[in-house]
Amino acid sequence: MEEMAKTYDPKTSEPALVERWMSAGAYQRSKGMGDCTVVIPPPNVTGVLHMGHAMDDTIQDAFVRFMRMRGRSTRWILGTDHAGIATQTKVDKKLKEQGISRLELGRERFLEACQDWRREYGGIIVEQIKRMGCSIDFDDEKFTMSPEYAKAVRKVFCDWYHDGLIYRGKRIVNWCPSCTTAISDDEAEYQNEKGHLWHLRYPLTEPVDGVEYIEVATTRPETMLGDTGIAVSPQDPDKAKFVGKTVMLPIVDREIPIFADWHVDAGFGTGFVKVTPAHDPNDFAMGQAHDLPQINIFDEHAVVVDGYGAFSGMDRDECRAAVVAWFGEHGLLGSIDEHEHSVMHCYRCDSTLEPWLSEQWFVAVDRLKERAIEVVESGEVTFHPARWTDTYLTWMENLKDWCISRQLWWGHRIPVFYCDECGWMDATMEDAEACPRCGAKVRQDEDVLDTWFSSQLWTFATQGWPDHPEQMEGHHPTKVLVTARDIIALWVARMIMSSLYFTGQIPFEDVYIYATILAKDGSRMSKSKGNGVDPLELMDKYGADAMRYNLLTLITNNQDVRFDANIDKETHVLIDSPRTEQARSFVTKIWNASRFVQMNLAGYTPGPAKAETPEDAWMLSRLARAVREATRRLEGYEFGEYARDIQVFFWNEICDWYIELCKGRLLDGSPDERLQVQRNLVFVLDCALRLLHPVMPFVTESVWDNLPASGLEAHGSEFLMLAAWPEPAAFEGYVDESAEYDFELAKGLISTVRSTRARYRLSPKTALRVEVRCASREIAASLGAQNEFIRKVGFVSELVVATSEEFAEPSGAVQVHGSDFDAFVVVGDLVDLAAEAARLKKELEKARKELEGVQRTLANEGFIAKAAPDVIEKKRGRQDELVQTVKTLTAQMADLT
RNA sequence: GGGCGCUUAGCUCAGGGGGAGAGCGCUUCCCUGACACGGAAGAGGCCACAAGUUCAAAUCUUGUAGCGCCCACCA
Repeated sequence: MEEMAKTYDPKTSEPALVERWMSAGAYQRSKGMGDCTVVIPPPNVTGVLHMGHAMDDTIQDAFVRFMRMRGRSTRWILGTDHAGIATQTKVDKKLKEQGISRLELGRERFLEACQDWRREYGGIIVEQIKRMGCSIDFDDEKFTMSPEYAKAVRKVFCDWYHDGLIYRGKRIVNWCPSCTTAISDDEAEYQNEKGHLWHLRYPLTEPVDGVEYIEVATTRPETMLGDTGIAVSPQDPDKAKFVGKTVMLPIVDREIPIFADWHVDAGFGTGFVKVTPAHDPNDFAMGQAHDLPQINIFDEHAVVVDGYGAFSGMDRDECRAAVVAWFGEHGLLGSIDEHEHSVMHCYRCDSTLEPWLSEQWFVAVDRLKERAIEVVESGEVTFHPARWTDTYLTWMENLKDWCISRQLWWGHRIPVFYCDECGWMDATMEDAEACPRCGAKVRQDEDVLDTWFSSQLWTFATQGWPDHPEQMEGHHPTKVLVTARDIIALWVARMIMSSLYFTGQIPFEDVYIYATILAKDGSRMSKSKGNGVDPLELMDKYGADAMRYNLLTLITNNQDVRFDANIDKETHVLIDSPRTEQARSFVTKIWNASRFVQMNLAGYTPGPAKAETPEDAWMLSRLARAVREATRRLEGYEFGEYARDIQVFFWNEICDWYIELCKGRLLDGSPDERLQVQRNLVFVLDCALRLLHPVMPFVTESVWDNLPASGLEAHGSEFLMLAAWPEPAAFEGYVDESAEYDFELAKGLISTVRSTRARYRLSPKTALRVEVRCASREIAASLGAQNEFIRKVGFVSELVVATSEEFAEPSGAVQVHGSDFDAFVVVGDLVDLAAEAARLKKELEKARKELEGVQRTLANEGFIAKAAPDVIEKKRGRQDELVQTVKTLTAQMADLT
């Protein structure tokens, strides 16, 4: 076998491996026992990979690779989302740069431009996902605007429409006068702004107790043109006398009523609220409750419509100034107060949104949400971590009807046709040309559907629904949805509702919510702040494996995590990321440890691993535990614990101890010894690589490629990614508690010797004689049996082990007290007595302090009476140890002085 | 306004009712035939604050402060 390269270069080997895996078809669906279908949350076609995707896709890939290796029937479905507003904005912008306006171009040609745009840029994120090593089926990419998908969307609309779940109604929507589209509540962004509270006086039609006018307080004086009522709090005694009276609305001279409504807070402003049903959501609600007219004063660009004299034709800002001026001129303007309030902005163009009354399509959610709540309450759909269950349920209980129409061109056009002649209208699967009732030409609704309307079908519309339900057989419900918490409401909940309605099944069994990745300073990563970390830069610098590993270790129970990376403030280029660097070191460590094993395989033939020595038994036992833990962690979606634990196992146990301990037999052992060590090493390494593969697919695959078969069965596959996962049950036989205990004793002794040597600044190679007084015959026997490698690894020239009865203290020795044994390290006259005295003093103080605490506890009657027996026993044991420690240290100090 | 999360070593964070942990950084020693992206040894913390429950609290309860997020929304 060829020798492994001295260094591992992820930048070249990672992309090459992707090619190999893909051309071998390893990413396609695998066949096995039990299904594991996962759908990727479709990234926007306009998108580029950000840290959120990187986290999301790493988690999914780790899980999918794990399931594939376990022999499940695995399928990970790829696709992108057409992302209505985002894409349209980008194409708009591009056209604008060419001096073309969307309106000039016309709907059809604009849609072509969108498709062109998608063909040109839409594949970027897919390539980036590929770069990460995601084992998703790239040969079968879905798209939320493909013809098949469009059919599914249309069927959902038509079915819900005919079932009375979709209706058209006048509602207040958040209207963006610049994009001329409705923005859903979820897409609108609130910003706190400093504004004013204007006090306007409205004359009463008839004076009330001599009062001539009432005063309202408003942040939006311009909307007074559309006022159709005045509201007061029902709990405001001072205002009761006004209820039922009317005022004469200035400028427009309209008589409008005063009424009481619970929306009003008596303590705010003047206690009188002007009600403008067409331009405020609360006012709309009040207007409905009190049967007020809805008067729309703005057109789609937020310009005052005809009929308001000089005010007509003004935009909302001009109108505000003019209205305030008018009230001032007519002596109807009260005070003007500073007032900070939150204002909704368009998440695309940042314009102030206008609450605007318009015809919109809605999904009635009452009937849909019942089952969607039930399946989560019953645990059919389970959230991980569990606390997101409450978030979901709270949101569902407060769910309001969903406005699904958007005044865009890029999207699924609403399949409703109208006949203007006879008033016929219907939602149809096929485009209608002529009215079925009167034969006149019909027109289609101009609006398109909210992007979430199509993405809610993602789990089943990607799998052949509605035409090929047989394709879903065995693959739906999907196994797990991995997503961010901010779209639990927008997406997760809607998927559950639509899937239950159309397939009768839940869309997925588990929902895994990962933490939001924040910048180093704890703020949100954002384009405008330029503090975002680019996953591609990370992969370029450290490799995909390192990034993936780092991401998984970041996972904790927290709801957000900080990503420790430094970014150049000017150029926004990544400077470094210490934790990713550390992860890269781990990748290198895996490579080097494997390289060592591979270099020492002369004469190797495959065969079973066997515990010939204490360290072998320890290693195999630790391996069995690692297999058990890794499996349990991944099954339970505990990715962070999985990743952190596996490093300790590989680095601290396999590398720092086992490989070191094998060197003796490997380099100087007999042929039989050497062969067995080789077999053990290859076996341990093979298993470790399998356990590591889900998080670090590249380096593990590359190493595995260079290793011969171990004694493990099913090694015969071409790729590690298709090899069998080590099943815990098959490893239980290796668990050996006493081997682990013995080995910990030896490790403790070796560390003691090393530490002693370091303390006296002796070279690590200085061989020292060590005598050990053991606390029991068993300990003595155990250490005696491990004599050889303790001497070798600990650079111990001679090791004497005895029980306390047999033991005689050597002279010229430094005594180190431990709970299982006292070690006497013979250092002769090399010792700096003053330094040793100082050290002993420090240790003595520490021991005395702890002893006091332990004695206090044991003297406590309550403790003896109520504490668990084993805890008391442990505490007593600790007391005995400390008493002994203090005694020993005191004696040692006496010896020194 | 409602809800949630966080506050542990200089930094980034695990842990979680009975002896304070990791990595990075720092100190000392070592380029030992896998690895200096390495090895060995070490310094460093009244576990945010206050009260409570308990024999025992960094850990549970409540409250306070600060930080962050989600939801609702002030005319």
